[in-house]
Amino acid sequence: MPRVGLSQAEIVNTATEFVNEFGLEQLSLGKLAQQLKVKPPSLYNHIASLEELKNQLNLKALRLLKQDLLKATVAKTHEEALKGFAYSYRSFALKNPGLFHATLRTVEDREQAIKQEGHEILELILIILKGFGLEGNSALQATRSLRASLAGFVLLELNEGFGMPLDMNESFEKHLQGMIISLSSFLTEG
Amino acid sequence: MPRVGLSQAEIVNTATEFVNEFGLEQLSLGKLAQQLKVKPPSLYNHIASLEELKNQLNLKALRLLKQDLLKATVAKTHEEALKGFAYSYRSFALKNPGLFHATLRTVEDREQAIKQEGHEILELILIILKGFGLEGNSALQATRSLRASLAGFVLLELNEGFGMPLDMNESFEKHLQGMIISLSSFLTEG
DNA sequence: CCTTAAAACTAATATTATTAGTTTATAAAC
DNA sequence: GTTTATAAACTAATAATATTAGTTTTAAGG
Repeated sequence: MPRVGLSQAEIVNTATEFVNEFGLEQLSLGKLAQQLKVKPPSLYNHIASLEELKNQLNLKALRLLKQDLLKATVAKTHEEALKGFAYSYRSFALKNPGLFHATLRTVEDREQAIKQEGHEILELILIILKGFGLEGNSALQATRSLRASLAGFVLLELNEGFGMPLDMNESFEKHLQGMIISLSSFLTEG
Repeated sequence: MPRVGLSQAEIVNTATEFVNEFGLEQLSLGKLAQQLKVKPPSLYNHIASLEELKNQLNLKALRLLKQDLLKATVAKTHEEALKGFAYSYRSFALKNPGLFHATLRTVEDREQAIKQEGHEILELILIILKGFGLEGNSALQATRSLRASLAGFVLLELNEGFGMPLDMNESFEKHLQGMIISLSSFLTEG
């Protein structure tokens, strides 16, 4: 019966393009409505708020990222899988800076779908770490460490926070080598 | 000759308290003016813009952080100095979440003072790494890796991005162990 | 064809940063 | 002690922000 114009998916898609081009913090409903050739209040027929839209971006980002990570790790030895994971993670962030930024947002307890995706990525890491002999508590600790190292590197790279004239690819490769070696320290429980 | 009321320092101090309590993204000139019992436009007699105020917070944060780091690393062996650096870094971030957040802002080329502070912290790391036998390009690469690992961990901790019921202190200790071990991989040039 | 429900709209409110222009207080000069 | 210059604080205004309420439009189902 109703008018068929916009859809939530279309809004999220346009928002995705926007944040990847101009940055998450530049996103506003006014600019978004302009791109969609619609007045700002019309967006509220499809999304609850700007915050909710950002949560949608978070969710979309995690789903896409998970797909990439799965492709990059399937049918590989543990070390190659870990490398594939890391390269894929960084590559996703560099190609989708706005979406990546959205994945780092603090999320409320009720956002179950987002937590679910995050949990599945965590489990992917745990499977890889099993190949390194890491299980249980040690594996969880190692996961935290890996996540921190990866996210930190990519975040600083995106924010141009390094500021030194060093090749980023080489830096990442060495960082990854260090991450792999560091895993040995998680093997000894205690 | 003029009225002597506010000062830039006072504004920055109040902003510091505010962001540490409510978060950097909650900072607005309206709320700040309210706390200072002043109308928002009055702030422009002392600061150029909200952006500039955030840069001031960035600068203040780096100066305080540098002080902490120096105290935590002076007169120690290289490994103890690195540990001191790491613990001090994390401790600063946990005690001053808003200020720490401000240090991660992307900064323009003209903000020389901020770059200067960042550079001095970098040099502190390089001195520590010399004790590990790291110099030149290897040391710079290792610095990037350390910065990424540290900032990533603290950022995820502040954002409650880990989400697992694991003791954060233990996680950080193991993460740090891993960081130290990973340094060996930066020793071999190539 | 007509009803209905949702989508898009207009109008409005409140908060944001910021600029222009005016008033005021006070420290220095006389 | 009075005057005066000056910077600080003010009021008023603009433009952008998110959001809500209420109205109009439109397209699909009966």
